[in-house]
Formats: sequence, structure tokens, C-alpha cells
Amino acid sequence: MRLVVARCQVDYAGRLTAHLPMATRVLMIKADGSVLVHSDGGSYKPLNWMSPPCTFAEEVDDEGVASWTVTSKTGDTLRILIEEIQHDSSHDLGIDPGLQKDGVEKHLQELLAEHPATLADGLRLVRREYPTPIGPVDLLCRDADGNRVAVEIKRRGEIDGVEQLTRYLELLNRDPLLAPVRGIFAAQLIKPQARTLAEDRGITCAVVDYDALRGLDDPTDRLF
Amino acid sequence: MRLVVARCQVDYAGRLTAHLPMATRVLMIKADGSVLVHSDGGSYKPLNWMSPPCTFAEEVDDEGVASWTVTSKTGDTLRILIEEIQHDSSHDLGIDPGLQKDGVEKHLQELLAEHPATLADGLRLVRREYPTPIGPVDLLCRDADGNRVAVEIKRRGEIDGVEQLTRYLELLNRDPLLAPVRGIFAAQLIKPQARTLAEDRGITCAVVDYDALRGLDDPTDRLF
DNA sequence: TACTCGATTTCGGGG
DNA sequence: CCCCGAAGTCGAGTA
Repeated sequence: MRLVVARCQVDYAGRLTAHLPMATRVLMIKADGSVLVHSDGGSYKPLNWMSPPCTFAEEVDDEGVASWTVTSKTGDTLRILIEEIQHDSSHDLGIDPGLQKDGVEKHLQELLAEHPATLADGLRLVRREYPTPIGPVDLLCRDADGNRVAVEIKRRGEIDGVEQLTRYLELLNRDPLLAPVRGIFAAQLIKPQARTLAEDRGITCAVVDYDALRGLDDPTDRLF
Repeated sequence: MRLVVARCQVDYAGRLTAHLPMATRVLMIKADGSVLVHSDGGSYKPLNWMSPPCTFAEEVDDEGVASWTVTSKTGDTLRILIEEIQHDSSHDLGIDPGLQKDGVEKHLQELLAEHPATLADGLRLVRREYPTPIGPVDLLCRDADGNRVAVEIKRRGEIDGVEQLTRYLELLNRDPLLAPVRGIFAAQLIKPQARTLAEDRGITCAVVDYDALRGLDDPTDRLF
């Protein structure tokens, strides 16, 4: 990892073209040759960058002006003109053990598969990831009356998820062995537009409390 | 902008929880207090981070071990335990003039508005961003027979775009002054699933060549 | 301020 | 290796 602070100008040509006028920025060159151009603001996304795999080349002209050319296999190029270097250092970081996450959609699906009754009284799981020709339904259940219920789970319930569940329901209801199948749209947060569309289509909305679900979960599981 | 290279351990708690075991990493602290944790690989996304607005606090315990706590207003916290610092420097970058882009969806829409006939013979533009209650249609046109055509434009044509166009068409066709309205789904690349869904719904797919369109464009526009 | 939508989205998993 | 869906998505434009 090489860290450079310098006045520079950046030009990118690839899926689009982009230009950064001359200014002072932080340049990060990773071990794999990838480059990140950061300013002192914004979020985690760099102003410009080149993703690996790519090759990094440095050249200096007659007047001592350095320029870097970073090229990917797909023909994308990132060209950086260096006007003045304020800092330049290299560091050996080794390989990173990587990030461990908890609380993503998969966990939500696991918890709801264990506790389907929190979505509707008497709901029982038939199958997780129930396959259809257009992709798997998150949960297929039966309600207290024995009728099938398809559950679509999202962390954030938006219009796309309702459309997705609608497609599943249309397909499932074509199967006389399954029909009638109704739908439950379950999410930690459901946007108003999504709720309106869902209810307009006879789909029930269920707001899910992740922490409460975790509390329901067998406590011996997390004594690790 | 402060740049630190250190052995550290990172814990995040917010919308999810995440943990990074002790290892050597680059820590970037921006002027607004936001923090990025980078390893020597991956792409531009940090392993972990805190977005602004947030507050950065540094403390050192009795044994000289430093720990940082970064807190956002929404209650998210990023905690970094520093074991050993290899590098620590600060730099004044000033404000960045910002990025100039060309070749995004907006430009594609502008070009197609100028050359609608590349989508279908005899197609003429009625209006760009034609308003409907659920949002504007990218292009409303008339075909050679005088019938209306709604055009949805994407850089990458995926299933969402087809759903979006379907909703527009349903609405537009309710208006007896406009109906019948057919649809064209235009994109630089159309995914197979999206094409299947579109054709199933009687929507025409059109693959668009951005560079060729630019070539059609008035050359006097780009003489600089 | 809140919501919607595009993005060089990136990233990870499954076929 | 491609396809697809999730993301602590971020950020810009608009109502």
C-alpha cells in the first residue's frame, strides 16, 4: 500500500468519461495495482478510481512532472497528472482476515423461517427458498386454514419487492395443487408507496422487528 | 485529512453489526470526522467506515493503548482499537472542485430524444420526461402510423426497468386521448430476463449504441 | 426535509 | 464465468 498526497489532475475513460481538475488529493495505490483518489470529504466512495485487476505505470517527463497511467483489461484507463507531491510513503499490510457481518437479509430470513407465526397467527413453514421458474420464493407457508401463503422478505420494503412477490403469486396460483396462494410482504421497514401497492393487490404487509426476533430465538444459540 | 497505518481491531454497530479482527490497515480520517478503514486489496469500498455527519473521539488508556470511537447522530458507532501505529500524518487538502462526468443515462436520453428514429423507423418525439401521476416517462413519441409510443431508457436494461415501463403503459392507456400506447425498452445492454419479460408483455426491446449515437449528433457541438 | 432513482454502483452467492 | 440480487449502498434531483 502506497499513500501519496499530491496536487493532481485525473482523467478517466471507460464506461463513461470523467475529469477532475487540478487540486490536492490523497492517492491510494493498493498492492494489486488498483488506485483510489480521495478528497477530504464526501463518503467512502473515492472521487475516482480504478478497480483491480489492473496495471499501474509511473513515468516522469523531461521537466520532472510525474504521470500515472492505470489500465484495466477491459480498456478502461485512469490517467493522473502529478503537479506537486506533499507526501509519499509505502506500507506492508499483509492480507486482511476479512469482515464478519450479522443482521443482513439472510439472517432475517432464517429467523422468520424459525418463527413464521410472528407474521400471522397459526402460520407454519412449508419450505424456505421454494423454487419457481422465475426464482425462489423466500418462504412458502400454510396458514391456520391450511391455505398456502408466499412470504417475500426484505430488509427495506420497497416497490420492487412487491412486484417480485406479485410475480411469484401469479405463477404459484396457476398451479391447481397450490392455489389459492396469498402473499405476505415482510420487512423491517415498509415504504408508504410499497404498502399502498401491496394492499391494492391484496398482499398483507408485516413489519418485522429484527431484535425482537433474535430474542425469540433459542438463547443457547448465542452463548458461544 | 489524517492518514494512519496501524494494527487495529474494528467493531461497527448500526444497521447491522460487523467485526474486523486485529490486523494492519490504513485508517483515513477526513476533515468532517468520517473514517474509512482500508485493507491492501478489494476495490474502492472500505472494509468498514463511518459516514458523515459524525463525531470522532480519541482516548488513550493507562497502558497507552489508543481507541477511537466514531458516532453518528442515528446511533451508529464505529469503535477502533489501535494496537500499534506504523504511520500517522495530517494533510491540508482544501475543498475539491469536484468531478465532471459524461456518458451517464441522462446523456443517453438526450441523444435518443434527438434521434428517436434510431429506435424505430419513422418514430418522432412528442415530449421528453412526459409527466404521469407515477413519474415522468423518458420519451413519449408517435410512430409512423401516428400511434403513441412510450420509451423507457436505461444504461443497463434489467427487470425493474420493464416493470417501470409496464406501469407507465398501464396508466397512459387509461387515457382515451392517448391510447393505444405501445412501449419500447431501450438500453445499451438488455439482460435476458428483462428481454423475456418485456416481450411477454408486448414491449419492444431496442439495444442502443451510445458511441454511434454520439457520432450521429451534430459535430459542431463537440468542437472543444 | 423526505422520497425516488441512477451508479464506472460494488459485492457475494449459485448455477 | 455469467447471472442475479442485496447493500450500513451513496448522492443528486425534486416535490
